[in-house]
Formats: sequence, C-alpha cells, structure tokens
Amino acid sequence: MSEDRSLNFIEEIIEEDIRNGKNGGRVHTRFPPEPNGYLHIGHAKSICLNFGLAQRYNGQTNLRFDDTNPEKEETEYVESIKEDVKWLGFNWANELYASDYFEQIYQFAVTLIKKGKAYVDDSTPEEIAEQKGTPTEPGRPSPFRERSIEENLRLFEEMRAGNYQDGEKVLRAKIDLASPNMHMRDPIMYRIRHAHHHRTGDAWCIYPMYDFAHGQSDSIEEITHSVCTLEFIPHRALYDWFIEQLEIFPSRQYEFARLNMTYTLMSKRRLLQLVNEGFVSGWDDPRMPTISALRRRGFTPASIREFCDRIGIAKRENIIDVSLLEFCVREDLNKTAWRRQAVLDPVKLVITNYPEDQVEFFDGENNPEEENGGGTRAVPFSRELWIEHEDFMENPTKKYFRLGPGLMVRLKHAYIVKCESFEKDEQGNITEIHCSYLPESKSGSDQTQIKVKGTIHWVSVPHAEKAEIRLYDRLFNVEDPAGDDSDFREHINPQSLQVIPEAYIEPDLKNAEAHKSYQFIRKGYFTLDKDSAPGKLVFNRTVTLKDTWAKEVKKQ
RNA sequence: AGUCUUGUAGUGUAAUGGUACCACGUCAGAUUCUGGCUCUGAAAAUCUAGGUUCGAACCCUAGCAAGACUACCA
Repeated sequence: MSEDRSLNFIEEIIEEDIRNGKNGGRVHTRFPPEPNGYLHIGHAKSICLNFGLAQRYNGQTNLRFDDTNPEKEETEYVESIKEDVKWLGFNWANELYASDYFEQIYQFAVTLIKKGKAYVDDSTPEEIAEQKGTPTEPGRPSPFRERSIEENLRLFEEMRAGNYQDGEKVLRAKIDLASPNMHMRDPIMYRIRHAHHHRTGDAWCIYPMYDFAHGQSDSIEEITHSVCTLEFIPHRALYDWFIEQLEIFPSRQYEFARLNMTYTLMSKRRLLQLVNEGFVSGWDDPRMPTISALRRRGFTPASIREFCDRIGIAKRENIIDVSLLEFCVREDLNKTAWRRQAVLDPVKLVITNYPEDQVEFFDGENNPEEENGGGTRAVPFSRELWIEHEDFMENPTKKYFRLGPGLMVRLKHAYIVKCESFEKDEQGNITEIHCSYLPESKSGSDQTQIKVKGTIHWVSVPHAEKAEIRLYDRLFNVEDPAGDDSDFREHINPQSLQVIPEAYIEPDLKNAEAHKSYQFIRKGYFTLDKDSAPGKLVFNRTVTLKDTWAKEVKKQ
C-alpha cells in the first residue's frame, strides 16, 4: 500500500519493526474499550488508528473489552460499542474480553508470588497511599512486604476463595519503593470486590487492576503494537516489567495524543453528567460528541473516517477546530445527498399574474454533483408559494441579491419573479409578498436574457407537507468548556437546540428514508430523526451549508 | 519539588543537517438557476538564549512554557 501522505510516528515504528523482521513482520493491534459508557469521536480516532494500522500492514485488530471493574461495566455498553465500531466500517478479527483471561491472569499472579515478586498486603487504602511517599520522597515498605512466599500463596488463594471482605487485602507487586515513577512503587495487582460481573457473574471476588490485566491480555493475544493515549506513558515501565518477569510474549506499548475538539467535552465522566442531569436527552442526543449521536445527527462513517485521517497522529496535546469535522461531513454529503426544498421560516409569496388554479411540475435534479444531476423528482409549482422570511428585505442593502421592492430573483427550478408589493402587520412584520412572474423565464427554456443575481428556494402552498425540524448548534459557547476551573455547565449554549414545529417541505420529502441525508437547498444537510413516525416527519440538521452571506451580514 | 512527555502560521500536521509542505479556518477574486460546490490568489509559523556546522525546525547545553504521574478506575 502506498500513498503520498507521510508516515506518522507509529507507522514509522511499525515499518522499522517490519524491516527488522520483528514478530516475523506480523502486525496485530487491538481496540480496548472499557464497557462503561458510549464511544465518542475521540474513540473514533483510536479506532481508525488501530484498525487502520492493521489494514495498512496486512495485520489484524482485536476488539477487546477491558472489563476488569465489575462495578462500572454493563452489557448495554458492550452492545453499543460493537454497533459503533461496525458502523464506522471496521471488522475485528476477534471479539475478546479481558475477563476471559481471569484464570490465566490469576496464574500469572501466582507465578510472580513464587518468584518473590508479589505479596499480599493487609494495609488499608489510606495506609498504602501514605506508604507510597511523594514524587520527591521515597515510599516506605508496608509491614507485610516481607511475608514468605508460602504465606503469600496461601493468603492469595484465600482471597480468591472469598475468605476476606472487600478491601481487606490486596496483592501488590514488589518492585521499587524509591522509584521516581510512582507506578513502580509496589503497585496493586489485585483487589477484592464481591461484585457481580457482567460476564463472569459471581465466579470471582478478586479482580486484577488495569496494569496487571491490560498488558497481560495484550501478551496473551500476541498483540504486537499496543497503542494507547499519552496518560499511560508512566505505566509503560510497569507494562514492560510484568512482561519481563512473566517471560511472556513481549507486546509493546506506544502512546499518542488523544483528540480534543473545540466547543466539545470529551470525558466520559462529564458526558455521563450531561445525560444524568438532563442537559441533553440521552447518550445519542444529536448535540453529544458520541458516535451514536453523530450517527443520529446525520454524520456519515466516511466523513468521520476522513476527519480522523486529516487530524493526524502525534504526541503533542491538541485541540482540533470543530470546523474541520463540519468540513468533512459537508464534503461527503455534498457528493451524496439529494437536494430538496424546505422552508423553515415561511412567508407567503403570491404570483399575481399566475393563473389561480394552474399547477406545473418542474424537474428538480437530485444532485448536481452527480452525472445527469443524479436523476430528478417532480416539484409542484403554483400561484402561492412559501419562501423564507430572510429572502425578502424591505430596504435591501446593495449587496442583497434576493427579494425586495422592485427586485427580481429566480425561483429555483421555476421562473424569474419580480416583487411588485408587500403587506405588513401592525408590528411591521412582512406578511405577504406580491410578485409578477416572467413566463418566458422558465427553467431550461429561458428566453428573457435576464441575469438575476439571486436564486431562492420555495415550496408550493397547496402542495406543502409539514415537518418538525431540529436545528442544532454547538452545546457549549466557549472553545474549551473543561479548560478552566469553572463548572462546564455554566458554558452550556442555551441556543444549542432550536425546534421548528412546523416547517414546510416539498411533497417528495414524504418519501424520505431513515439514515439517508438530504440537502435542503441553501439551508443545510438534514436527516430523518428516530422520533419520526408515520404521518409525522422529524428532521435533524446535520450541519449548515457554508454561509458566506451570513458572514457578510455579521460584518455590517 | 521529582520523574516523564511535548513545544512549527489562528488550529492541526509535514519537512529526519540543505528552498519551512499540506489541510481546515481567515481574507480577496472568478464562476454559479444553491451567497453551496468548483477554480484562482493572499496574509499567516520553527518557545528563548547560547553552541556545533559551510549550512540547524532537526544535533548539543541552559532556560522557559504546557501537559501527565502521587486511585483497591481504565
């Protein structure tokens, strides 16, 4: 596989390994989520990396659930994670669980005890923390550190047998209490938890800690390149130490910087808080950065993969502009989404010289980016139309290309119209616009030679269907909602969801299909929400179109 | 404070001792029956100070800055 993109640092390491014949040139990665929450766009980066590496180097990727903490993990999360990975377009070689290795990991622990490299400690959590010392002062040995191998073996067996209460004893590695790396100061390997595990049930009451499970699982699966995020850098020494002591398959750990995105929260804990405290409707609320929310909102797997490819892989902390994600989804949807007309903020336009009961059907191309416009659908046209309020201006500025007294615009797919008059209510709101049309200006057979600057969309009043439309904006109004010490909840954007209960849509949209994207011309990309029901259409706005006019207006 | 990691346009990310690349964003223009798409162009960067070298973003030294670590979570 070759391309012009330069290699990221992990690819360089892998290619170096392949050149050196390491692992016989084999590449095997894994994606190791803990099933304690939903996957988000940050996980997508890791998924694309791990699966992408394997694809690129003819290797394989395991999906391994890191389920060593029974108190937080649930089957519901396992299912959603599998769905999300599949939806993103990746196939795992094996579906595995760290909990499958509990017996083997237990035996590893016994091996270490027999080597005099692990001991049972009766100290309390507070005592252990206190013994650990600080980064500048070395730790002190626990009074139980020098127990005999026989006693440790017996005690550890009793721990497994359920002879002790939660927290009464732990198994610790015997390494180096003076190490500048706090993780090497006799880290805990096993703790007692009389808890029900989502897969092993009540078979175990002792569970291995991350550091004594993750690397061992990697090794059991003969993972060649175990890729994780930066915060695990200090764990690497421990990762290597266990593998070396156990003399098992030498998996190697590499760390890259996790994804951060502007106006977005990425920690599972805070996302859970948003859900639990009702700031959003659930994990798949389209304003959330979760994969399920992005899917519901109308993002495509291809756009997310493209995004992950463009952001790159490196070791420095980063915060990606959310506009890059928006660019990626627009780029994809522009090529694939069918064009349709919808009026979100309607005002009536009457064509005074158009016959009362006449109806014409125009061909509207489905997608101008496709050959032959991607086919067409019939768009009904009549004397009365809905247009957007913002497409009329009583006192138009000189750069305004739409409707205003005496101004002409093209009605998309139809005729050129000229504004003759308008009506206002007592509050000064425009209530009706009267236009004349140029019969010779019909789309496709325009004889008028008239060049109008603007084209606007519309929906025929008698043919209009109604739909609820949900417009989403960023959930937070500051770039880094978790950045300072303030509560992120103070930065929630009160305008993040705007519901239009009754927008007018062209009749063809009655046939809208779930999971398909539509471009509402000049308004953005939309997709059917799962709240839709027969006779009740609900659309989510995925993203707006790029809007240089809005920027122009803002400048004034 | 100790150890570790990282510093390149606004944001990302290349350049591996030899012309600072590319993308998003920004700005200007062309085109357009979507103020979309497309096309053209512009502004914009090597944390600082020394050193090595014909030549340093890259190597060395010393600073500075940011982040991580001090859970019976992962």
